[in-house]
Amino acid sequence: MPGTRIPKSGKAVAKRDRIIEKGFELMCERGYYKTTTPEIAKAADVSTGIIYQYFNDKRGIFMEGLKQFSNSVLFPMMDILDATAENNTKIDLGDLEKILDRLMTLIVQSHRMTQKAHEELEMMAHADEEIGEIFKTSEFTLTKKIVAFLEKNDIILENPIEKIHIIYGLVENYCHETVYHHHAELNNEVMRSEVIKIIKNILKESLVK
Amino acid sequence: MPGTRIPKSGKAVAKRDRIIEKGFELMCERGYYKTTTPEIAKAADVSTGIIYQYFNDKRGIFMEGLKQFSNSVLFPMMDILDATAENNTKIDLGDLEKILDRLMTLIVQSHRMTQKAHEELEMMAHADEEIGEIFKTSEFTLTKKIVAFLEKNDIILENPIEKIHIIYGLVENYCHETVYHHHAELNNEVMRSEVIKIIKNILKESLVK
Amino acid sequence: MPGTRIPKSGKAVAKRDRIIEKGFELMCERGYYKTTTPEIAKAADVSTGIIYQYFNDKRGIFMEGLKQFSNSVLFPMMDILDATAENNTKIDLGDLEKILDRLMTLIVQSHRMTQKAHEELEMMAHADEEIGEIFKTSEFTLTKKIVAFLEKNDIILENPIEKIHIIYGLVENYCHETVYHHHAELNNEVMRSEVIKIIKNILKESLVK
Amino acid sequence: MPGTRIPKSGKAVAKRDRIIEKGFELMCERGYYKTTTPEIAKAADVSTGIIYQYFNDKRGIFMEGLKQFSNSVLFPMMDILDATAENNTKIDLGDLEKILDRLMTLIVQSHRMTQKAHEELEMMAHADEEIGEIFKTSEFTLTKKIVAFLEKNDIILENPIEKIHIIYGLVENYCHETVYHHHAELNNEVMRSEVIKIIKNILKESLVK
DNA sequence: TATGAATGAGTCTTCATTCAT
DNA sequence: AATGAATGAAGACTCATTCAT
Repeated sequence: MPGTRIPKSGKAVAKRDRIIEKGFELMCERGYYKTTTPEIAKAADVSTGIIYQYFNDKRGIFMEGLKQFSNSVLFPMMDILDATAENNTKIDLGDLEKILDRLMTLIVQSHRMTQKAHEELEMMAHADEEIGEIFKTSEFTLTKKIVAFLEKNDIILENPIEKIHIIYGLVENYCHETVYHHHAELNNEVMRSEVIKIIKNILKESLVK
Repeated sequence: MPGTRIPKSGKAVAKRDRIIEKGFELMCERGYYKTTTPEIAKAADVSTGIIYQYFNDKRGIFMEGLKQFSNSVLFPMMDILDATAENNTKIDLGDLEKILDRLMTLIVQSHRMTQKAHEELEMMAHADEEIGEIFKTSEFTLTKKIVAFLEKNDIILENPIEKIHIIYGLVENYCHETVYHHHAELNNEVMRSEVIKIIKNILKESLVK
Repeated sequence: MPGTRIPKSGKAVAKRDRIIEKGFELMCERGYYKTTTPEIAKAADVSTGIIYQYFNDKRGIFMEGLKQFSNSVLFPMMDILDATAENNTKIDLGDLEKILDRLMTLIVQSHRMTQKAHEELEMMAHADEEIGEIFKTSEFTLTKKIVAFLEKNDIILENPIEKIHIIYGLVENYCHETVYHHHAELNNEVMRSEVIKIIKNILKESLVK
Repeated sequence: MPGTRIPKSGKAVAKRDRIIEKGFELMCERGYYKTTTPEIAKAADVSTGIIYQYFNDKRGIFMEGLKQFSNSVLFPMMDILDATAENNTKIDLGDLEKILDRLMTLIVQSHRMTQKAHEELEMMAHADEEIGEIFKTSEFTLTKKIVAFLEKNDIILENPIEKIHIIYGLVENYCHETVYHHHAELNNEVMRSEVIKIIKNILKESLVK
């Protein structure tokens, strides 16, 4: 990126991070188009000009926020899978339920943490091809990891890619509901246990005996 | 709404409809913020000025488009349920699968028809509270209808609201994938049969004998 | 040019012309970079926005001004040559002097009329390739016209292109001096007669007997 | 000038000179307004801040560059005149041609050396009064020197100031053409000999016998 | 002295909305 | 009712200049 500068000195890094954090936060909260550059500058307690030393344009702030966010969601999930995989003993369905539970808690947490980010991200993923690409890649990476993890534990799925994608969607929907409370009539605890039950059923029937 | 006018005379109605149709189309295709009012006027073959006699503002066009779209999706689905309910004979699981299949075909059709509409709609649903409300209401109406339908056929679900919501999400995700082909590695036929299988499982285990 | 509109209705034409006139004037007077878009709008008594319906950008205003200016200089000169050429009688050196005199008066007039335009134009011609191109083309067209004119009158020059170019420069320099009075110590009348004398000498020695 | 400092210590002088050299170079190449202060700093391998210890503002760099450039052109020309004047023997027309030739070679060289400088200088001379003044003064000084030189050699011109000015313009135009090759259709050798011929004619006819 | 990160006023440009015709 | 030219507030971005270190 011409003209931009990724600083090394602590202060500058902190400033750049503050711009990303506050900028991404604002954009997610009130929407990309309703967030102005001066607003971001103000929120990050910097001048308008400095933003353009760290980023090519407004979109650059969003992209960087997205990447960091993406990692903050993806990496912990992978960590759980990795940590479990290190034990050489195979997991059984009971273990699976625990892992599922931890994963869902984690994802919900990440949704909750980043507030409205997820919805704005989906919005941008639609309007902006490059952003959409990040999501797809991100999901694909995780999916493959999960499939590998299951296989390592003798949970061989028929149509694994499709099933994981469906499970992915189930969890994602559950998270949205949990975090944004869109539908007052839904009971979250019930939702969660139902989702886990469904996932278990999906996995169970394909289990190699 | 002050200043707006919902015309009765045929010509004016046609003009208003054209604005909604073309405007909504454009907004869904290239995004709300990337669609300008003059562009909409041009696409609808009217003058810029006239738009503001039919709508309060740009947002108004989108809202109206959304409502019409919402109905175009909701009503046919309800029709299927209603049509089936008119037969006094109870349905069995086999019937259910057929109904499910018809519903999914319908929803996929509606997604396909409206191209990029769905993604843009979700985007707006996030940025705009009123729009989000429409979706929630819409889903709730349908959910209650489905629950009633199932009960009438002695399919008594435990946690029906939550389950329908989950099913709703499953179908929605399937549609997105089908229409936008986001993930090349997914096989659509497999997706569809897996989703139907999962839904059947969800319903089956709660079936009153 | 996408997005711009060349109006036909009298008022709009007048407005567009006013933008060109006042904009070009300001740019020539105080320099391209020191003239802001709002200033141009104010001077032309229009809003900022309307400028961008008639022109792609600030540069567009200048370009259009340049073209009009260029023509206002070029065409009258060609007219003189054409008018003279219509007489079937060949001109002699005495006639030539008269024509020269009229041409110079004309060029000086055009310089005087457009005030500081010429200097700003040269400045832009340096900074902007496209503008430079206009000047070169313009000069070349005229040069060829002049050569043809002279030949038709049996004034066959050795190295005609170079000589006309030199003459061109002589006249141009004289104009600058006349209009801007850069050097107080120079007597304009003297300058004029000297320049004409030199030009006559250049032409005379090549005259076919 | 308040705040500026003209250093004596070698290092600082070198730094200041580098700023002038590189800054002036850049400004002439790509234009005054398209050259930024940080760019100049980078080219001169100094920090942005230090520039404002040596110069009041961006314009100051240009002014200083201009002065140095002006001298680098003016002085060598004067040297030629002086060197010739030292010989007590009068020059004749043949000598004059040689001197003319050397002068033109020199001027062309200086133009070539400084690349696009001349055009940018003319541009600035228009936009900036003070700069224009430098040129006028510079030309006047040289003109008087030339007149004196000619008189000393019994070449008494009628209207000497005007004639020299005209000659000045002839040479200047020739240089531009030579250095920038604006018009492909012009032959440089022809141009040069024609210009010299014209100048000789101008001088010859006024020659005191 | 020297640095280069930081400032923020100022620029061009867009576009929802209005209004004279 | 209809037009589309006109408005002008607001936004993204630049860059000469300053100042903490």
